[in-house]
Amino acid sequence: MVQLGRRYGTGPASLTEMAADEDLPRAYLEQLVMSLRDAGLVTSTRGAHGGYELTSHPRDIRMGAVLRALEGPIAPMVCATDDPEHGTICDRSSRCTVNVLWVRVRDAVTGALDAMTLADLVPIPGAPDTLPTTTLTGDLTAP
Amino acid sequence: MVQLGRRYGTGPASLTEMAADEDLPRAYLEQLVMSLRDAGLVTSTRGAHGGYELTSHPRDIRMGAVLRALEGPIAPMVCATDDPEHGTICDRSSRCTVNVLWVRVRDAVTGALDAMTLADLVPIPGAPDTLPTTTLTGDLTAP
DNA sequence: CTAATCCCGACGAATTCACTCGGGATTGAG
DNA sequence: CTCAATCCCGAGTGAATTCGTCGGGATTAG
Repeated sequence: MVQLGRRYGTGPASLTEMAADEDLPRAYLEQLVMSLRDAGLVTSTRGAHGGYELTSHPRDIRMGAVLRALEGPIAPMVCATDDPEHGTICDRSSRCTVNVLWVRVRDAVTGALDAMTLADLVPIPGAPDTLPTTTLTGDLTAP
Repeated sequence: MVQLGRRYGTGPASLTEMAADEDLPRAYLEQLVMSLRDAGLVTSTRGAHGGYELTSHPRDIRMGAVLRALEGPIAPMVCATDDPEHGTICDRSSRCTVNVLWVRVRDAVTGALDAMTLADLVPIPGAPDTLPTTTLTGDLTAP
């Protein structure tokens, strides 16, 4: 996706091309990109000179969407899934009081994921590569 | 741990006892509890009438510590581990710009975990089971 | 037509997870 | 002292998941 983000606007990019750039097996990339296509994040054009393109501007693609497309619903545990459809409740749910924990973890993850867009990860050619500083240093150290 | 939290102050609890309560195989619990002991979260007393106890008050045991004891350093990816010791950097680190994402996810997770203590998960016999609403909404949004 | 490209289903090795097994060491109670 | 309850511990196992591979078919530009 970062690859596609970098090439955004320059027409379709072929798998073989990206596989070379990213040093990943083409056949494997193929699998991944199919999930992305099914999720509507990329479009494909077949035939010679075909390839893949993002369907939206990198700024409008949340990383949460990308991860959900590739790995399915975000769920640290079965009992705390992202996806309301597959609201699986584990058989231990009566005795188990830990569910809150997992829900909070999940929310933290989805929060972080949905707060970043693909644009945040695409290296901008001329720009200084300063990482936007996270100010999340709440004191969590042990006493 | 919740089991042990509930029984806090009432002397050691045996594995067989807890295994029954929690409906988990004793031999498996054994393994888990050994990790917890190695991490100093519980102590054991051997021999007849022995068992395990928490080393601190449930209020003072952060869930981050428990999870780290059971599952090792918290790391959504090799390139974004919790543990400074095992600071593995993946071989793609030069080309890869996604590291920031994983670091943010990790921080979100550790934040959520370290914000909760075992006491938050131990069902208090008489109390109304209202979940304490966390005000941990630190700004994680990308700049 | 033909080469480049996407489409797709099936297979496979390595790793991890959630256990099981079989014994040994330590201790309190009788 | 003896014995039963308990912890200690290394090794093994079956299923699932991850990260791929393989082989061939469908589309399209030139």
